[in-house]
Amino acid sequence: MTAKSMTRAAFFVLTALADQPRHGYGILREVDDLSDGEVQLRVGTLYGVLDRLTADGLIVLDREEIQQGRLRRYYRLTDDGVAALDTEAERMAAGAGAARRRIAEGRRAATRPAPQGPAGLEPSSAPGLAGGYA
Amino acid sequence: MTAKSMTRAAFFVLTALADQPRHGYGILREVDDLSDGEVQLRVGTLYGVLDRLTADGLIVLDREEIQQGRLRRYYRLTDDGVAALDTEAERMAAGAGAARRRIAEGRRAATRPAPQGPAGLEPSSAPGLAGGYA
DNA sequence: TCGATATATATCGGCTCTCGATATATCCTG
DNA sequence: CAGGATATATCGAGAGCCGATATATATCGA
Repeated sequence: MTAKSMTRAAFFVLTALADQPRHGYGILREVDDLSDGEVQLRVGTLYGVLDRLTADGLIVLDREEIQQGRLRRYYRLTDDGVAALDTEAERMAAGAGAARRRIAEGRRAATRPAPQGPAGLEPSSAPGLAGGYA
Repeated sequence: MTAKSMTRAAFFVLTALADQPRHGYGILREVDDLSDGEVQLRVGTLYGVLDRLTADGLIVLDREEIQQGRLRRYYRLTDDGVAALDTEAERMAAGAGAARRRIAEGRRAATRPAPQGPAGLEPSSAPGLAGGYA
């Protein structure tokens, strides 16, 4: 939809890896933590994302450890990964800001007594109740 | 992935409608405008999104006009739509902030001389070059 | 006048992504 | 010993987005 902005899952995986290398299951827990439980990255989503990010060169396999009999496969961000995450964060902040500004604009329009003068883009044949939400 | 956060396309449609009612093609242009050309909402995406948002009660058909022989179908946000957009904007701002903070943390870790003391979560058997991006 | 471009609607097939279920295996706790 | 946490991974189903396509009118330049 956008030029080439990443998926939500990819964004949160990169965010989880931004401070230090982590393994799959650790990413799952970290995403949950850093979002105060709001974002639940699913296991079924994780490995596909990890593969895609690796293929795109945004993350790399850092190392493999065996802790208490269980394999841990650690990933870390590449420079491209950091840059991509930074860009995406900027886009999101910009989008959030735009949305909030426009909501405020909408409220002002709904409050405004009666758009009499050069009312901008409104078609002069505007029917119904001017402005205001349903 | 998240509890029930909307899609990117839905977010931008709601944002485009936040200040005033618009018709389909107008939404397309407005999304392009408000994102400085960064977000290209496609025609093939639009009508599905419009239907879904209507079904979810986040937008409603405001009115229909015939301007210069062409039908224009205007949509506007409902109160639920405004609330949903506001919530989503908050989530996005939070996500963007978290990403940026963590990138900064990662850079500090990469710069830090040598993590000697109680190094937090790092496994004590940490091999390889501590921290740092590839 | 003819063709291209802009405006304006809408659908469809294909592809990608996410989810839930499932599978396997170890360790810890009750 | 059972259940839950840790840890990996795959698969099918469903949802969503894109590109192509279709239809129709208005405008503008060649």
